Amino acid sequence: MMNATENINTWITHLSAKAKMSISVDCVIFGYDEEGLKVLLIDCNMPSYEGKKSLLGDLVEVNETLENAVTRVLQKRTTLTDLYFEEVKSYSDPDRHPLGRVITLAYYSFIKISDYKIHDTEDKHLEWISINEIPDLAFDHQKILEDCYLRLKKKIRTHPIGFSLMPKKFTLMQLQNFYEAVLQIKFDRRNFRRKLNSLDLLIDLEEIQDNVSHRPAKLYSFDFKKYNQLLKSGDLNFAL
Amino acid sequence: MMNATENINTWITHLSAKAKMSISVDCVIFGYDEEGLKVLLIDCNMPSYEGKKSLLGDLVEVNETLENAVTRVLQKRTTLTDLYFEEVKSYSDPDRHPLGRVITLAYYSFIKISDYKIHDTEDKHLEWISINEIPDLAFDHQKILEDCYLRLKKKIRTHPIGFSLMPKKFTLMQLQNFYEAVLQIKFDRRNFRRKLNSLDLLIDLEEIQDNVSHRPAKLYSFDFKKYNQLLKSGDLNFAL
DNA sequence: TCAAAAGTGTTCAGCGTACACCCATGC
DNA sequence: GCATGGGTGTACGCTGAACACTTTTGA
Repeated sequence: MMNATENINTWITHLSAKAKMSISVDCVIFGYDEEGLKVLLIDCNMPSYEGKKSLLGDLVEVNETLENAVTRVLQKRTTLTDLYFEEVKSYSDPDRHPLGRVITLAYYSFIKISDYKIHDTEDKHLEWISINEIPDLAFDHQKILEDCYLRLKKKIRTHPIGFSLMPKKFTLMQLQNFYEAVLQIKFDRRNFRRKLNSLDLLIDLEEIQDNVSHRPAKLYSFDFKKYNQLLKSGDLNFAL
Repeated sequence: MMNATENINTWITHLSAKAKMSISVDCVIFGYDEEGLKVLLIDCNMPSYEGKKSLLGDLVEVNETLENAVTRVLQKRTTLTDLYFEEVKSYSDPDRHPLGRVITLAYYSFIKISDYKIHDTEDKHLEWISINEIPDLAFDHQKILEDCYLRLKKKIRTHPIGFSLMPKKFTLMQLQNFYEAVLQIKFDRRNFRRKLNSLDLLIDLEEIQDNVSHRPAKLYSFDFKKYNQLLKSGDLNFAL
């Protein structure tokens, strides 16, 4: 125990080896395709959790930031770079990991499943699982997933993080299906369309769907350029 | 480097001593009194930061959670227990601390300054500094403080975390002054009062101020009981 | 001609915002 | 009686929510 004035930010002169521990990052990798919202999970073979699935994670190396570690995990598991991700919170129960003291920081990411390629044969125990069919997970990963999903749902209503998961050209119905799948709520079609039009961030491509056995829908793309301008200038209120 | 399937959540059987590091918590302790919003800072005497002030923080012990560590720091510095606090985010630049690799998690708390007692004479280098007069801080604490202040401002508009900092009996003007000091914006008096009344969470104590050289104001208290009931039942929309 | 999805307008209620005058008290 | 802060009401514009019918295409 330290005396009243010693602490990490004032008087101490060295870091005790005894108080050192392992840090990990755990990533809830959300993915979307026409079937809906899914999460990338891996089989866990650690004693006492055998047969369960877990999130993707790894230990943080001594010379990298947490963000570096997340980038590394995401790249290794999806082969994709420059992915969006966000920190959610820490999990630090001393008994949370059977191998010893491991504090973890939870992050979530969100990708288009069709962009994802199975990386190598050893990754065959990796699987996309529908958000509605998540099994019991190893460690405290159930809680981590819940917390990250809540954050995603909050974030996606105020930030256009979903548009990079759309096809380059999409219909308003595809967009609505996406939001309904992620948020697990239904929108009124007319109100949804009016809302999106009023944002004035969709580009009408003046093209229509082809080879559909019903009235073809107009195609749109998202105006990332305009969005970034509005973001910088500060007068943006994106909300769904 | 691990092979493609090894990671903290699957195959490894032991934690490498090499990858262990120190974790700290840093607390932005916000305080409020009639003078406004302040932050509790301490003198930093660490070489290269001498003369600067820093946040309150400490290393996390091997057998405690981050929340335990925060509770410990808050209790030591304020002598108060059961304080509200919230995790904000991690700071993990490998070079952020001169003594070595220290990852820190930032938390903020919020207390009534009049409840705070100087704990012992060694703490004389502790000081409440107005939010508008924060000097250059040691380490990355400037950034941490900014991030925590943004979070506080967001939180306080949707959660009644401010009411425990009010006197037991308060006037609507005192309440408005509090929100204006924390958020650094002005509210229209009539609209503020209407808003608070419409929440229906204030108890009209049917008492008035005494010994004031103007029309005495009515006194109110916050109905924590009703708030918690509404919170549980789910149909609560507290927003300012 | 039928099935299937696309597209379109209006009404209503609630909420945030802007704004100006009289009231009660101590000195 | 005056200085000081306490207390009150109205009007307007925006936004979210509810709701049903016609259009276009391929089969």
